[in-house]
Amino acid sequence: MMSMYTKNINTHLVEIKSYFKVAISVDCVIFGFNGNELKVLLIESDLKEYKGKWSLLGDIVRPDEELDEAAYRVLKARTGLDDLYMEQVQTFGAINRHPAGRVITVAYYSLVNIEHVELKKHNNDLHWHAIKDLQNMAFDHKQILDTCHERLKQQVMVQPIGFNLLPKKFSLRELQNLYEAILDVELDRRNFRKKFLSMDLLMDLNEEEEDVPHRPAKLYKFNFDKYDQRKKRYLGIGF
Amino acid sequence: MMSMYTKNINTHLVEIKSYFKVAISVDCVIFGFNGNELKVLLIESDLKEYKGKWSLLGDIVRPDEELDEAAYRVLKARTGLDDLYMEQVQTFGAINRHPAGRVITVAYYSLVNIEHVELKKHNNDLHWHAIKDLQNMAFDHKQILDTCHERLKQQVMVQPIGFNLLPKKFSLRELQNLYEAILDVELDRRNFRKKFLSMDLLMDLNEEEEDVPHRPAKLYKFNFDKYDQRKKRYLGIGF
DNA sequence: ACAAAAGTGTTAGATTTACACCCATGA
DNA sequence: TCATGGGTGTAAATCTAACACTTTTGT
Repeated sequence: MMSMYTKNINTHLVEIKSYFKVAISVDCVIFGFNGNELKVLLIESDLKEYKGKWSLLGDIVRPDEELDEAAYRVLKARTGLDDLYMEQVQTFGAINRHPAGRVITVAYYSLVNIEHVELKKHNNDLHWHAIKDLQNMAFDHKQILDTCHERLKQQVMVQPIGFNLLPKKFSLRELQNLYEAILDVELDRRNFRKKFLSMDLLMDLNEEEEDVPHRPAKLYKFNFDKYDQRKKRYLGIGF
Repeated sequence: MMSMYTKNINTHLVEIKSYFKVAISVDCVIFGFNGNELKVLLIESDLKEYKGKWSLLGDIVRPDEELDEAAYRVLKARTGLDDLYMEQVQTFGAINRHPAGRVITVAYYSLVNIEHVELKKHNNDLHWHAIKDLQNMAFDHKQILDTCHERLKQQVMVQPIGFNLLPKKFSLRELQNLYEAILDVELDRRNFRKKFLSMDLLMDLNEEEEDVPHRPAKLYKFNFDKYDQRKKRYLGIGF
């Protein structure tokens, strides 16, 4: 008699008998930044169980579709945008997390330039929500959102991904506002500027803000090429 | 007419029509440490497609089972151990990753004290493998292993989880060997000791190694209580 | 001239790195 | 007495953190 322990998906099993009614979905936490606050793109659920509550954007993964593909499909359908920064974060599979049955969902977050997202007519139930003061979302979506936000906090300290949330040209103040919004801390302006300028990865565009009621700030863009060419990746904080 | 974009799993769908033949599994990267090398517990696959190749330990998730539960079940079945450090890492769902059909797998890593694992008779196809010089595993398991190892590297810098791989009582040399094995770097002995001793989280047990052919080292244990009570969790490297 | 945000340097403290010798034990 | 690894301190360099005034622009 064969032990149950050796009969599993990676060894003796040839025909999968254990299929059961389960669906796989992806859910996207789409972050945006309006210059001040970190936002997330949400839709109002109209499942009767969650009527009127806010829900992440997600969909079932199709039989012939990779997980990442499904996430990109959702993102593209909702924002019209391609070529976005996206990262798989975690999978949520609590037995009763979806009222329609067992739905296991793979959570992604993505970072978009909020100005590039046109909320189309058929998407008029989509809204950008400040991540602060969000409670009471549909399903386990608050938990998913929190987990993704936590991951974003970690990543932004260690990789130059925040720039995906900014316009191509940005001021140091905008950059600092972004970090403060993501990390939910206040940072010292002089130290922040010193830090970023000393990385030598911001290109001074010799342009300035316009139409501001005060001294205009210089505009920069991030030098991704230079970053990619650097061989050493140091441990610890800082890129 | 309703747009396709609004008809999805989180909103209008009430009955899930998109069920298709898919199975969910968990795969566990079980790390152990023998005092010198980082090891992983593997089994020889005997699926005909992967005959003789090394495979992670995994199984199908049952219909009434949480993901974490499934991972703990696999771990317990294979190691006899409960109450282990375990962390979900990533989900792998490439369309053809499993020859028996669409199997989406949630990868976990766990850290066990290698001395506590008794490889039982019915488990005599289980082996501890050095993570170096491992190639050519079954399925996408090399990729899963690498991803989990990468995550372990990150976590061990920032949280006191490495101690799960050591005996309760350990010397500073063992601790350093562990870090060197996980991170695959050489560390300066004096600086390493200074760093850990200055954290003030190692309890000096006033005991020494025995039966060593040289000056015996002092033994310590990690003070988890003290760690838990500390309120501040600093950013950056170091707990 | 005023309001509002941009821009700029220095200092003290903490952390990191590099580095060499004596000590305790068993064989 | 020898071989082996255990144990220890200091100095230089780097990084972090705290902190205030002048500049530029629009109104």
